[in-house]
Amino acid sequence: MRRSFEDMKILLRQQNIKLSHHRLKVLEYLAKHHIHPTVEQIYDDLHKEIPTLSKTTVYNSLHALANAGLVRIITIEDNETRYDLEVEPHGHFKCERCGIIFNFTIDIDKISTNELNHFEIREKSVYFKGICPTCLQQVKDNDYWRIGI
Amino acid sequence: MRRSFEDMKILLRQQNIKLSHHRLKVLEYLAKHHIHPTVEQIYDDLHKEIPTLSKTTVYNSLHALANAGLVRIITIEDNETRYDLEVEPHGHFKCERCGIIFNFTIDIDKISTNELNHFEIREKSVYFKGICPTCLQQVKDNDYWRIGI
DNA sequence: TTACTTATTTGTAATAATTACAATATCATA
DNA sequence: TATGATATTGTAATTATTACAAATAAGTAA
Repeated sequence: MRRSFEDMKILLRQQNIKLSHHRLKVLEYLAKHHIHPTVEQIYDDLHKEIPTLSKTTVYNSLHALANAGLVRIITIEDNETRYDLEVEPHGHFKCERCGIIFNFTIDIDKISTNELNHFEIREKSVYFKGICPTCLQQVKDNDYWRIGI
Repeated sequence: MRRSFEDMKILLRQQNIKLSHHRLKVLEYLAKHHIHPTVEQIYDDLHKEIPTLSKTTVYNSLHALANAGLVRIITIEDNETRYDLEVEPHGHFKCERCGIIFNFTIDIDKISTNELNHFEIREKSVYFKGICPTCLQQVKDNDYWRIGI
């Protein structure tokens, strides 16, 4: 259920979240760039367009959007929190070499377990790490096998 | 395959990782306390016993042990990295109210997907968030339903 | 045991991400 | 357009983590 930008606006109104200019810009950025950006990336890019934008506002906006259920916070590793539009459940694969995060579809309900019967589950995340095909190929070409990174 | 402390020592020797006193203490701590501690917790507790221990050493030890494959770094949320002994694959459930992290067993191979056929997968993590039974009960008792936290 | 080599540990200082907060600006609605 | 509520800014504080050089300890071989 990929939402249109207009649908998202309606959702925000329903939840009584004000559609401020900057907030919409952050949302729009995520809708346009499916790159799981960091706050830094979002700030740097939007700052060019909106010189008065502050990093604090980016944080505030992302948190507001996350609370509204429109944005998902991805923390695969510490020191780099990333943000993604909330769409249908999917897993994230992070390449340890180039750092790119790939989506992959999973049937997340298969993972449920009866050990958690009495728990209220609100969010399920699946994170894989490894090496992506492009990097695997480069490593092969360079003929070195220390894939320490 | 829960490893005994002795097994772990052998593993370390095999990988040419020196069994220094502090390093072993950190490992022992994790083996004794299955609470997914933060660096802070490990440091605070061990510091009582070993007054000369520095926090840097805790970081160093944990990273060395993680590279050796004995310790798993858990980053469910930013701002709190936690550490766990590497045992058979399992998922982590974090209660959003009390912060406790619970283990649960999963058949992690069920999650694999043909979309990642050309990826080299090195690590699979499954993180759930929600409310644990104890907290659910307390919320009920207190008769308030704003489970914002 | 002793000396030697190498790796670990320490402590301090730097870095970087995130948050707190008060002042200011903007929005939504009547 | 006036009003009250909320968003945004900017600075400063906080916190987790890392860098690095000096001191220390471990492992090894004579």
